[in-house]
Amino acid sequence: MPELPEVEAIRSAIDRTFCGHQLIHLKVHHPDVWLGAPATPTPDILVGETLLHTYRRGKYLSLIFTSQLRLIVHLRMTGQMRLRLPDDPVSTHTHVQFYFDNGRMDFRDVRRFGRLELSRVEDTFCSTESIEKLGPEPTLDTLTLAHLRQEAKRHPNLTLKAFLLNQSVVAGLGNIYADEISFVANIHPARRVRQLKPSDWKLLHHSILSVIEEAVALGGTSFSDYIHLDGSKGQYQEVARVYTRKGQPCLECQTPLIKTRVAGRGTVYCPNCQPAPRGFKP
DNA sequence: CCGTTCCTGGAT
DNA sequence: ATCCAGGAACGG
Repeated sequence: MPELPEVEAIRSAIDRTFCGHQLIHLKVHHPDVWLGAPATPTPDILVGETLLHTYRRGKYLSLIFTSQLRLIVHLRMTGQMRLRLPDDPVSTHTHVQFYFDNGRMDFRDVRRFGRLELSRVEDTFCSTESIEKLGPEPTLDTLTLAHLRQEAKRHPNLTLKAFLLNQSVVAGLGNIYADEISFVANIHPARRVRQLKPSDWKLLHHSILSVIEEAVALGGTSFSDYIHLDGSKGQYQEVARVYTRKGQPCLECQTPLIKTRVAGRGTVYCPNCQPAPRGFKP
């Protein structure tokens, strides 16, 4: 599941590989992955343009081309961008192929939840509207403790898990990092936001920043589908505290970790380090 | 607020 | 054969 650290790794690799290079050909195998059609420009108008900049906001990736063209990518669950040699065979579930003057990049997505959107940078479309609703990036400069507490007042009845997954509260967190952050903050994911104390918020704020910083530094998490542009793996899974560690000993207290459902998501936690709220049944 | 929907592959 | 994985839009 590409979350902020994984999308940042992809953005960085695309930036290093293709910025300053011209798109010479485009193959669309599955047009349904394009959002906003038919009003948006047809993908073919990208041909001949040069990639100028890359940006990431939350889990959205923006590629800015010449002629004021902007390609927005959301990988959702199983979306991948893969670097290929020009003559490499087309792997299964490849939906769009970008042929640059120095190599080929394929967008593939087994479950086809991922979406691409082409627009002029001055225009507003589906993805740009979604991006405008995003909360701050989880970095020291942009995410303040005061913002978290203000958002908590707006959503007092949410569980911590739902709060962290809400992209308008903080941008870019998904199921893996929501669990990791909750564990580092020693807070049960099913605790209601309104019940958290000032000390909890301080720890939560710090945990969000430190877990995301660590995950970005490690190139994200490669548990199942996510891999880098060049096919290599991220490394966060090697230090993950709870995610995919159901039944294994807690790294702090050796208590076996428990898997349950919170906010409709698979959720792993330590029953000792993260005491469950009253009435919670695993 | 929660549940459903979109999809496919892997687990059971 | 059926269920489950979960990001985000959508409906009740």
